[in-house]
Amino acid sequence: MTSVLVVDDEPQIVKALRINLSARGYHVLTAYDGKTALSVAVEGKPDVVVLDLGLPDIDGVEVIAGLRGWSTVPIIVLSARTDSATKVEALDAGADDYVTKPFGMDELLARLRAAVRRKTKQEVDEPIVRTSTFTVDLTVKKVHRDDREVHLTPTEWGLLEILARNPDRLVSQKQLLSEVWGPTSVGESQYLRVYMAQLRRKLERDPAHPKHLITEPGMGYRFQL
Amino acid sequence: MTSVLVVDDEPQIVKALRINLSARGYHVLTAYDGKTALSVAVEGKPDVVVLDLGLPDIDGVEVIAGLRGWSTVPIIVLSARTDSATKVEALDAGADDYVTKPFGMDELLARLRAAVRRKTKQEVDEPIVRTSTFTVDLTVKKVHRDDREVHLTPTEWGLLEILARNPDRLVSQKQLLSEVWGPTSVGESQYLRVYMAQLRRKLERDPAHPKHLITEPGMGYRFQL
DNA sequence: AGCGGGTGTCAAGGAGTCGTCAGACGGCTC
DNA sequence: GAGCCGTCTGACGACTCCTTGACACCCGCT
Repeated sequence: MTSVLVVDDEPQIVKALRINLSARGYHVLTAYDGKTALSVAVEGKPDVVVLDLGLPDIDGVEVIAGLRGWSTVPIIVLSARTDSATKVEALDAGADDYVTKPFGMDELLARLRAAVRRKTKQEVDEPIVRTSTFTVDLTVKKVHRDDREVHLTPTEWGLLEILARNPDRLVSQKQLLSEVWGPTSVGESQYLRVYMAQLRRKLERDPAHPKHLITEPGMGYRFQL
Repeated sequence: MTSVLVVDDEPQIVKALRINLSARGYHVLTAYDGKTALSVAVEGKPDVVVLDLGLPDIDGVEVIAGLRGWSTVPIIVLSARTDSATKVEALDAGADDYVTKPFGMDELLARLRAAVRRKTKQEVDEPIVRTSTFTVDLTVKKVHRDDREVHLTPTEWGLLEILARNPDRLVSQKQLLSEVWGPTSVGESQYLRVYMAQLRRKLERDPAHPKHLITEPGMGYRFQL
């Protein structure tokens, strides 16, 4: 049974979601503020979180960061704000999807299913990522190039792991910095340049013209298979 | 069965729409003023609303706001072609499309189908938008044209993403500028012209006669599938 | 025909980002 | 303490991208 944690300070929204989700066979946990949400998440281990950004105590983005500190549970953000700045902030912090209020219940349910589907699919996925020149084994944390093991430092590995877990996907600088160096270091894009260069020197055939560790100027980096 | 709410104070237009829509299998609800429209919408839960802006009691824009307060139902605005400022206002308030009077029944029906299609598609969560010449993958942030990857700059991508997330829908200049360049740049329509031109050069077969990135003079732009 | 608003196009500059190197700093082992 | 390793920092050239201005165009209006 899939369990959903609903976090919102508006009782009528929580109530509406509880009714609709229960009717469809979900187990529903609730919280009305950020602190409660975090502790309920720890205890209840929900399979997916529906989070309103406008909470009475802590900023929603910090709740996302708090969850992402130890969990990869899918997070769907609810918000009345339509401006893209808030949206990007939430997604960069690690949210999976974004729904603006007012929302249709059908739409939310569809996104919920999609989020859970993505998650389970990701977990079943092969934990070994291969390119033409090197392979990344995510379970034993080892990288091979031409059948020879390549030694990576912890930071190098942290960076490569995130990219390898999102093959073909564009990963934003903010997300990389936040997940490897912590949320306080978003902005230190120099780190990224240095460590991407090191990874390329160790893994790419022609580090000056990378084929797999691709820069998308102004946006982020991409692990090209 | 798809139900349509028609809101107009001119009886002959309501009648004409009722006949044409019924004949095509739509269930038709009607209202002759704004207040009635809002209450009928609450009770009838229409799948799409056709709304004349010139109503006897409340301003059409406020009707849109009233609907948007609790519903994401697609709204197609009807309007006499003189008051273009009002039309932009309507789009910014959350309307999905507009049709100028006098209108061809075929055109209205096409817009209606497009609006409904857009809505259901959104719920199914299809993150890849396809046209006859290029595809936009919203999850991995990639664009392909003729099986070749096309590189976009951050601004180009930002613009295309908003349009692609609202296929078939007319998006106002104000909304585009506000979401890509920030709320302070809502007057810099020159940006839009420059970047739309770049997108067309990269994506359209004949950039001088675009088939998918359409300009609606005075209003905004539309991503035509 | 002339005018003006909105639009499409192009090119040039300047701002900002990226890759790279080299060195400083701190923790660890021997 | 010496040597090693990993991380951080500053500086530089090279490059990309954004902005801006100029001008032609289309179309409705006077």
